[in-house]
Amino acid sequence: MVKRGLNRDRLVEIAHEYVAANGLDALTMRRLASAAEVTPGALYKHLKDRRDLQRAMSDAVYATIDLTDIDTDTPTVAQVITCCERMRAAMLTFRDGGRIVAGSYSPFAATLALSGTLMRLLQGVVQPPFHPGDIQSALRSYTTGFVIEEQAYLELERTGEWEPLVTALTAHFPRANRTGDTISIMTGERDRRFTAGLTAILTGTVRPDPTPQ
Amino acid sequence: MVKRGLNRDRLVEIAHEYVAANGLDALTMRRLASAAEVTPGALYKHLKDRRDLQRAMSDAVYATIDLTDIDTDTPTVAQVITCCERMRAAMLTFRDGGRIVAGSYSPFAATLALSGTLMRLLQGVVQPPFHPGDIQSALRSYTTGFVIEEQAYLELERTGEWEPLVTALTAHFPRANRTGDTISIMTGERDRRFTAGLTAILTGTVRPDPTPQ
DNA sequence: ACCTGAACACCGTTCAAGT
DNA sequence: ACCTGAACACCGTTCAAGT
Repeated sequence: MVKRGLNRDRLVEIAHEYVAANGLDALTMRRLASAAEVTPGALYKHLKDRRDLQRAMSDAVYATIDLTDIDTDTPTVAQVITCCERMRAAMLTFRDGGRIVAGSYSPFAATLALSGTLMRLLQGVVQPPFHPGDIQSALRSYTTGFVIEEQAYLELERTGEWEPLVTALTAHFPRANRTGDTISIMTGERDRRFTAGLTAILTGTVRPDPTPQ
Repeated sequence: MVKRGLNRDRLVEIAHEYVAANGLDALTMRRLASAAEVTPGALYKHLKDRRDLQRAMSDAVYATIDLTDIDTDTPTVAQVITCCERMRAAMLTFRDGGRIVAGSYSPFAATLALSGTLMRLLQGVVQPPFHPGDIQSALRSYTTGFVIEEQAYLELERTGEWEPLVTALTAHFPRANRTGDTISIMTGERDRRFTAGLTAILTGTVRPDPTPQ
């Protein structure tokens, strides 16, 4: 009788390791079981079903976001941007992190902490006629959408499907030149473009931070 | 020997009908085959595999977007908003439309038409220091992310999981009151909130349309 | 309380054979 | 060219039985 030490959190950890190595589509309950060196049936003592697994994986992604250094008592636009960048970073550290979060049908469970601090910051900087709730929603939707797109690109790049796809598309749509803005969206400078989007949302909707002289 | 009339497009149509009735997670190749009144093996004459099916379904979503009345020669902010609202509407008309698009790993195939007109419009209205490509990317990411979140809510509502989830969350997080901005994000006024997000992105980044006197 | 073994009703995909 | 029938190697989930 071995001390197994197997539990829900450890299972979620193993699941993320498996996805990191093989991608989300390759993850099955049976393969998770064998990765955990356990029989398939044993999983169901810790997880309700496959959906429950993905929800738990989604929560684990958000749990890596550290917000302890965010000071909600002195709200700044810079801190708002930091929150969103950490949200993106959290999803990016997990392969298929965007799809895991988006497909979990659990848009709130662990996101509440992030949503809360974001709201408190925005309440201090958003200016009329805009509402903090709308801006918070927009920032979260944008971030999720952005990461899903960039991870889609990363997956295609990984499997070598990206190049053929682009050449096929440029053949069919001559106007979409590879270096132009339409296709090159993903190829480079993803960090810069992400922050540019954040700035676009915040410009005109928030009171700018006082520039330290 | 019956004239079957079965082809790729018809198969994609049947797939969307099946998803509309049963949800994306219930769609399998075998069930698609039986809905098409055909043997499972027959599918593979029209579809490469399951991934190919989802990519084709994603293309079908974008194909419903009508942009013929958009005049790219006289670009306006109003037309930019119309494009994004049509993109959202297209995804919303298909159950799980957001997940289908997001999970297809095909962010470009049929989106190129939309991306192109959006780019041409933005080139006429975006003002420095912002770049049309960045704003286009931001608008698309935001729209995709927004629809995924609202359809996640719609699915939970459909299955009756929404109410228990909210009551469980409010018990754990007393600060997230149901009528407050954190949780009520989805419950109502989704149209208004979507447009508010678009406006947030565009305010400060584009030259406003001349107001007709 | 946690795990195994075995079973059940499914999957996706391939391929010779038919028409 | 398109479809069937049958097969292969898998799935998710349940549950009596063991420890």
